[in-house]
Amino acid sequence: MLVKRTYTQEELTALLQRHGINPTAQRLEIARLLFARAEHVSAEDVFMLVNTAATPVSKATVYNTLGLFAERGLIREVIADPNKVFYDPNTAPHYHFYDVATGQLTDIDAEGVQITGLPSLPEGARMEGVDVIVRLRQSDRPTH
Amino acid sequence: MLVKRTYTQEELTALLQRHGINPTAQRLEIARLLFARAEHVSAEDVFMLVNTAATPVSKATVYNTLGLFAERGLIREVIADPNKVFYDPNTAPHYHFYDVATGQLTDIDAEGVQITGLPSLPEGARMEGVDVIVRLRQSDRPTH
DNA sequence: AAACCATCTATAATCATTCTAAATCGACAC
DNA sequence: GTGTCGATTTAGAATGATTATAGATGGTTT
Repeated sequence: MLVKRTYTQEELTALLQRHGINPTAQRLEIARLLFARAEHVSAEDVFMLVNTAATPVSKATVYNTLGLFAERGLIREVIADPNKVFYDPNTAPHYHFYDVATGQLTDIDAEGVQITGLPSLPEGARMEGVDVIVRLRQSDRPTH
Repeated sequence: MLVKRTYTQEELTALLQRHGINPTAQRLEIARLLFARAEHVSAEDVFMLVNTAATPVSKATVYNTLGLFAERGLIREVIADPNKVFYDPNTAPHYHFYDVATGQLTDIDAEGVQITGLPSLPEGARMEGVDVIVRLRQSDRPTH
């Protein structure tokens, strides 16, 4: 599934540059964290993770950086939880299970999944992506 | 597509009761608004709409009522905009276009759309629904 | 009319996110 | 090396959607 990898500083630098991002210390640090754990993380998660490490990074920078990474296609925003945005270092096409009760997000490999019959886009629109979220609930813990 | 209808008070009452909801004045008023306009509305939208009408309804009641309606399947929550939740009075299976720039939500009729090859659900999980959101951007208004 | 229970209300609190204005940094000119 | 410039980062305030709280209201039953 997701490949957990450690990148060298040089690889990370190249990765950012390839996406048109100036590789500052903070951005490298955040990128390192994101790709090392290869999970769905919130901005708050990143903020806490980055501040257990050597270099402290401010909350504003965490938000700016995640926004920048997402805008440049280095990571992907996942809007599934009404409370917060998740960021996904996996940019390969894939979908998500979302546990409504716990907020847990899990990948669904896009391989094998087919979506057909979508109508043509409105005039002048470009598709940014298709999000598929399968909402789940553990049936042994009933709603009410 | 969406059927815009005016329900009689009796029909609305029956509708709520059929979903196990005690039909109070405020709930009927909110239901009336929702089904009269048959659009995607936020809680804030509902709050403003309901307070142009005769009966004022508090914000807390708007949130409680929308939550209750969604829980009982009278309307559907749409998580597409990171800033707010939309509520959709159309509970027939369908999907959404989401304009990333404007926040505009548009229906995609499920008829004709096929999603195949989804993996089996995790152990003990029950599917609550599948959300498909096609993110769009107007190509004549570039990103940056 | 007292008790009861659900609902509704105003308002405060929460919490993710964005904004602001000042500090810092790195590169480059002098 | 010092000054300047633009980009970045920072702390902290502000915003805004949503939720929590605790009291008021209303209908129903006895």
